[in-house]
Amino acid sequence: MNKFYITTPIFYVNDKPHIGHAFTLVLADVTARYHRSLGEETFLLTGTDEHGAKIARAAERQGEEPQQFTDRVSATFSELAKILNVSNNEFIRTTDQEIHWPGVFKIWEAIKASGDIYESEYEGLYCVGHEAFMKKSDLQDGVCPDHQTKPEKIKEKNYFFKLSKYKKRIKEAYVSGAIMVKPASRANEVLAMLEDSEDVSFSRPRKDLEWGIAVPGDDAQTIYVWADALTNYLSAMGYGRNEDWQKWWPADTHVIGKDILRFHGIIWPAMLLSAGLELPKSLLVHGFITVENQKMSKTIGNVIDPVELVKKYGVDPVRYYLLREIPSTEDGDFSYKKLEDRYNGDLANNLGNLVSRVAKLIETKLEGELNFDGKFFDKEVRQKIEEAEQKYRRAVEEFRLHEALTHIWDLFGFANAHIDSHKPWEADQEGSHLLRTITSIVAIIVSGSRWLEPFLPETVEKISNTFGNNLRAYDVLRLAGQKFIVTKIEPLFPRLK
RNA sequence: CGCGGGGUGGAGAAGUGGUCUAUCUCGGCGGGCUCAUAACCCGCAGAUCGCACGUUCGAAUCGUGCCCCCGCAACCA
Repeated sequence: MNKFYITTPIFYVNDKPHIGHAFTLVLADVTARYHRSLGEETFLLTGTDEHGAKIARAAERQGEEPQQFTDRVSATFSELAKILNVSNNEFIRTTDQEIHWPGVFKIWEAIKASGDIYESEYEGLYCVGHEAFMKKSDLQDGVCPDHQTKPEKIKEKNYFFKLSKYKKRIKEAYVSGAIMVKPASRANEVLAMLEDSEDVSFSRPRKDLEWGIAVPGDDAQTIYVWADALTNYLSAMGYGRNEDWQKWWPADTHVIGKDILRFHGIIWPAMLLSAGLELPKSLLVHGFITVENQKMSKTIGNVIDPVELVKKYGVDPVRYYLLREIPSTEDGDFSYKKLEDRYNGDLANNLGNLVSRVAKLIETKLEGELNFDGKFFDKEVRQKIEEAEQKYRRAVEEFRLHEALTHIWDLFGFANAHIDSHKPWEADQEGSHLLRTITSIVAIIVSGSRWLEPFLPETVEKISNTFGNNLRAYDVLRLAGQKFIVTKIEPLFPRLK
């Protein structure tokens, strides 16, 4: 059996999750569920990134210890995954000393053994008010705009990672397709970034970065984010603790946002090469969500809480919106109006109503029982289904999930039109005509359900219940002899006023 | 010359060399149906595909220039 290992980024716990985190989770979840539906042994990993000076400061503001703070915020992320019906197999936390830290130590040692860690001086402009280094571009007339003070030039010892040594091999990995990037335009971006990437700082003095993992053999230094956070993809699978990771590594897919492409596209592969590990097979890069076409920001006060959304509309409507309205690899926009339009238009009117009308027809015209007989299965309909399935699969495999949904909905639209033109409710027509129409429509619903399961698992469950069968399991070509005991239920998606 | 994305009927999007006399959804108008969640189906109106020049037998689609919007550049997916 093929294995399929897919990850989300680990989320930074400086604040509770917003709709962007929900988007990432759902994209990865659909991909994972799709691969499970193909019969692959699939592992979906998500988790939280919990170290750093920023976390320590956030905890302090709340009057909490860092660990207490990260425990609390991390829980809101694992809760979010649960609420969104995300099928993650594990939830990794970088503060987990038993699960995660051994992997961090191991990769550090491996990189060091390759001779790729060296000491150097880091020189920067340090703002006392920020307790952090500032970039020149952040300053106005050489002065920190927030504190109106001139930052000091400070030199400090850091360990550096010899990233530059691997640039050539990384480039080859992209050119040869050993690492596939979707969409392709992002691969070009990585190559461009690669050109001017340099060695990166791999540690910080303890005094600047207390909340983190100490460098092995040098307590005065803390491991910087790269070796700490990126390593989660290995540590979660056992790296540093046991040999289980060899079964799963290399990762088949890292789902990431466009902001962290540089880390996953360059730094991470360099680390892996240095440690003598295989490179991930693909990166799926998604865009960002704006709210009413504005950047989401606390200052504007337009941050959308996905938990509230699910409470108000239900899981699947929220999943549907994120997957259908936001192009998987582009930026997209959120608004309540659009969400409600999608809900009423696509979910209630198109799909929900289709299921209702068919269920009722079977109840009243066929006494609630449909014996699926292949000879009543309309050829034209069969062809439509096959075409739709091809388009659907291609779209999912190209990580164009929004497009995959349009193909499913095209088929539902076709089904609604087919019912209208064949008028199965007319009492005076022959039984075979009625059977032919209904059989064909049920075939569409069965196929659509099967394809929809990775996207809207709860809805498919409900449709299955209506049809008295586990529709997910059926290939439409193997329906002959199946019996459907149909009971009309409450509307799948009650219309919103 | 920092990097990237984008500008397509009233709104939102798809389409990235010929199949585009440009597609879909919402909205508007008209009609049909009654199995269904006032749902469903059909039809109509509405777009010089940001602007200019160019390449080509042929451009929304490629090139150049310009205008405008948005993001990244700061450990926010």
